[in-house]
Amino acid sequence: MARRKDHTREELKQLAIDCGRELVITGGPNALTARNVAAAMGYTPGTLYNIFTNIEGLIVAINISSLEDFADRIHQLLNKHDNARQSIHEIAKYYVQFQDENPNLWSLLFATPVDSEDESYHLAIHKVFDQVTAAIRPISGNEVAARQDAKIIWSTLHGICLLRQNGKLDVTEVDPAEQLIERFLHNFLKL
Amino acid sequence: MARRKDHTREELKQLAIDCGRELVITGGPNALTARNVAAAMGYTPGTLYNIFTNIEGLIVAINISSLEDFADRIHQLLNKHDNARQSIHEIAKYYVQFQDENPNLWSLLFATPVDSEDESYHLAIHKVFDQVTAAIRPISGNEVAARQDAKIIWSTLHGICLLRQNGKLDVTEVDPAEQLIERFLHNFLKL
DNA sequence: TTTTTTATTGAACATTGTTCAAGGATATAA
DNA sequence: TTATATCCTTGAACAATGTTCAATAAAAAA
Repeated sequence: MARRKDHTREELKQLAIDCGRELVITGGPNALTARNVAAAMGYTPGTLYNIFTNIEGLIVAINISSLEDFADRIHQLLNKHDNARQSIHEIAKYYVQFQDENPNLWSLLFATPVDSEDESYHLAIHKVFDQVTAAIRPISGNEVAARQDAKIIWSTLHGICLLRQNGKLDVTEVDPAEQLIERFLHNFLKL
Repeated sequence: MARRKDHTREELKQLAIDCGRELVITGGPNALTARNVAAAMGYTPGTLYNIFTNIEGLIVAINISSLEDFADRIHQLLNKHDNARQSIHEIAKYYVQFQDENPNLWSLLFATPVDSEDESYHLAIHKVFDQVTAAIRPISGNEVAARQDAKIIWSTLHGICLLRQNGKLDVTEVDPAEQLIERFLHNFLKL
């Protein structure tokens, strides 16, 4: 069989992303193999390499899709009110919630090293990150400080969730992630 | 050839760790393959599986060795003075320095997901972590708060260094890791 | 010396990512 | 319609990975 043209190039890409995401959700990042994805799509491994340069390309595509969901969700949260402090807390709460609901997608996104120079990847990251920067702007005072504070908050959220995921340092019942983050924000954003 | 007994079981393990570490330093975590390590040791892949359950066992062993170096170094730092605030800053500075000097060892230690139930791994982690807890104890007030603050600081250090390593969010010339960490500590530890 | 033990080997297997010539379905031209 | 060109898709094949294990030879024990 060849030249089926069941799907356009764009449909094919979306299909790969959807199937790949599902595989990750179900079986973790390790389930994301070329053959698994191809089988789930109803195609063969070779086809994947017509769409992506390599498997990392698919990982990046799935991550971009996660980041866009993430950015949209945060955008909605921030429209509900304009209190800077509360905005930051909302973002943090949703970050933890995201890891809670989709631990495997979170792993692929934040705990799987990818060295991609893909411009659209940077863009998707900033779609989230810039909102954190904007949210904290009133507290930080100026643009430079806001950018730095956003990086710090972003890093801390990430680090705490990573500790929890690895089951390291008992970030579980003893000290729940939510509580650590609340403590961090409370102290860090102190007047 | 068989039963050479050039090395005791302990010597063999140490040899594997030393060779493995060297491979990681030179070629990054991806260079740590069973065949590479075996060749560097002057043995064959099969021998590795006499020492470790699997490759992750070797990764854990190398990481434990890194953590012990780390803990020793911090222990020396903290003996020089007993000012709590300064101690925390010193630890943070050394954390960044460690990543600076051995980015690949740092990657294996903090950016390579391992799900090991190894008790000695937990022990090695706590050898470092408990010193952070002890250092911040006078500032935090009580034991519970100190533990939480230590987790937060640890997470933030980790997160910032990860951002730098991934080249994400320009944690480089614009906002050096050192400066972000100083800003974090200054605000977080504010009276 | 003979027997037992066991550390080491190295071939073999399954599973990865990745490539690419072949071939067949579609689009285009005659 | 028929013939030709295009090119998407295939699936076999390759290299490299982790991992296993019967065979073997060296050391230890009898």
